[in-house]
Amino acid sequence: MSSLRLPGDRNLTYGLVESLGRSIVAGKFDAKPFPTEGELATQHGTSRSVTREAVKMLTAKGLLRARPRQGTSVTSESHWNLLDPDVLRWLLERKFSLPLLKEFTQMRLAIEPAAVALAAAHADAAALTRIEACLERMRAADRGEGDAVEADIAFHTSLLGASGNRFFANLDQLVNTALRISIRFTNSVKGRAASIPQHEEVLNAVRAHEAERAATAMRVLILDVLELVSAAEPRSARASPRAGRRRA
Amino acid sequence: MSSLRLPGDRNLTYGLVESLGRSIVAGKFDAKPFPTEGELATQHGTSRSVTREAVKMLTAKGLLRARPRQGTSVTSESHWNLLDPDVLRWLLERKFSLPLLKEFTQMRLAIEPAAVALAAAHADAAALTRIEACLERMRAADRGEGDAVEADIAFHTSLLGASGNRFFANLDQLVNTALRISIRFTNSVKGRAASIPQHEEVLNAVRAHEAERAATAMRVLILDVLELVSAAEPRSARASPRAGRRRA
DNA sequence: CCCGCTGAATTATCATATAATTCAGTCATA
DNA sequence: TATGACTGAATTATATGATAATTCAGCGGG
Repeated sequence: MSSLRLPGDRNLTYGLVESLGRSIVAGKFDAKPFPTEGELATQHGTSRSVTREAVKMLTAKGLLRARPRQGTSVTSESHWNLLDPDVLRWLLERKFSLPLLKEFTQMRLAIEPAAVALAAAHADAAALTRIEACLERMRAADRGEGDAVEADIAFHTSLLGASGNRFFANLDQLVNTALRISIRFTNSVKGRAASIPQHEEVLNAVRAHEAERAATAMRVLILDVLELVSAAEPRSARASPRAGRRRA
Repeated sequence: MSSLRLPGDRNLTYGLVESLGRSIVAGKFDAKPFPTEGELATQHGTSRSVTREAVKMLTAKGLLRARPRQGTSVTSESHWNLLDPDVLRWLLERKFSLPLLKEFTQMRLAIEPAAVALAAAHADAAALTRIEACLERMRAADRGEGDAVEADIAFHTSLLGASGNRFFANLDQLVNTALRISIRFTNSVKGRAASIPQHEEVLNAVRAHEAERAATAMRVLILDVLELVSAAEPRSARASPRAGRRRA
C-alpha cells in the first residue's frame, strides 16, 4: 500500500529494511508478535522476494531471527549489531538514547586517540593534506561558509583513515553516523560549536609526528564531549565520567 | 552440483555465502569478472532465490556490488567490512595476513584496556564470577583439562561484556573469531601458551575496582602479543611496534 | 510420566515470468 | 568531427505460484 519512500531506498528492499528496522527499534513488536512472511508482504504491498530479502538483511544486522514453523521474531536487544551504522542510527534517532550516546563516546575515547597516535607515526603527506583541508572547512564553517557539522565529522573520519589501520578506518561510517547525532546534541546543550583550537592542536601534533601529544589532544577533545553527555544524564551511577583515568 | 557442505551452513544460502566469501577473498575473481546471477545459480546448483539472497548478504558485508545491466562485481578491498566476523575470518584464514593480524592487535590495544577499566569501575558481582570461571578454565587447561584457546578467548570476551558498554560487548564475536587465529599464531611462534599470572593480574585489579591498574595489566598482555606479531614481520617500516608509547 | 507419532504452520527452496535500469552502439545534427 | 538523443540488449529487480523441509503442539501408547 504505502509507497515506501524513505531515505536510503535505492530500491524496494532497502526501503522495506529501513521501514521495518525503525519499527523494530521503536518497539512496535514488543507486544504483538512479528508478522509472518506472507503478512509482511501483503501489509507492505511488496512481493515475497522483496520481503524475504529485507528480512534476511535485518537478520544479518541481528534484529530478527527466522526459523521454519516458529516464524520470524525480534531478537533481544543485546543481539543487535550496534556496529552496523543503520542499527545505531535507528537507535539514536528514534528513542533518543542518552546512555547509548555516552557509551559510544566511551568507545570513541578508546579508539580515536589510538588512531591519531598511529596517524602521527605514519604521517602520509597526502593524508595530512586531507586532514588540513577538513580543518580549513571547519574554519570556513565558523565564518558561516559551509556546514560545521559535516566538516567536524570529516575531520575525525579523515584521521581514522590516516591511521593506516584498516579496523580504525572501517569505523568511519559508524563514526559518521553517530557523530552527526552526537554533535547535534552537544551543540544543543552548550551553544558552542566544535572548538577549532583543540582540533588544530591535534593536527599540529600529527604533523609534528608527536604521537603521544596527538593522542592526548584527541583525548581532551572527546572527554569534553563525554562530560557534556554525562552531565545531561539524570543523577545516578555516574560517580566518575571515565573511571580510573587521570594524567592523560 | 557440489553439495555445499561448509562450516556454518544452516541452510543453502549460508553455505553459498561461505563458499563465495572465501572465493572472493582468495582473489578468484581478480582476473575474470564475477558471474551473473544466472551463472552463479547454475554453477552452484542453487535456485536464483538462494543465489540472490547470498549475493545480497555479501553485498551487506561490503564484498559485492550489484547494479542492473552492469552485473555483480567484487568491490575494492577497502570497502570490505572488517568488523564483520565472517569477513575477518575469511581474510585471516585464507591468505594468512600478518599485517592484518597486527592491525587487529592494535585495535585490541585500544579497546580492551578501556573495557577492563570500565569493568573495574562497574564491578558487577555476577560478571566477576563469570570472569573468575574463565580464569579457572585457563588454569584447568594448563593442567591438560580442557581447551586452552577457548578458555583464553572466553576470558577476554567476558571482560568485554563486563564493561557495561554495549559497543565493547558487541565486539565479542569479532574478538572471538580473530583471537582464535591470533592465539594459534602466537603459540606457534613461542611454544608458550597464554600467561596465567598476567591474566590473574587483570582479574585481581578488576576485583579490587582499580581501573587504571586493570587497564595497564591488559595493555601489557596485549603488547606482548603485538611484539610477537611485529617481530614476525619482514624487516620493513616497523621502526616502533606501537609508535609513541612507552611506559605502559 | 515419558516417548514416539502425526498434523499443521511457517520458513526454505525452486521455477518462471515481467519490469526497471543502464550500458554500448547508432544515427542525426550542428 | 563532435555531440546529443534514440534504440536494443543484458542484467538485476520484482512478482507469483508451487513444492520441500523443519519443527512445534498435541495425541496416544507404553
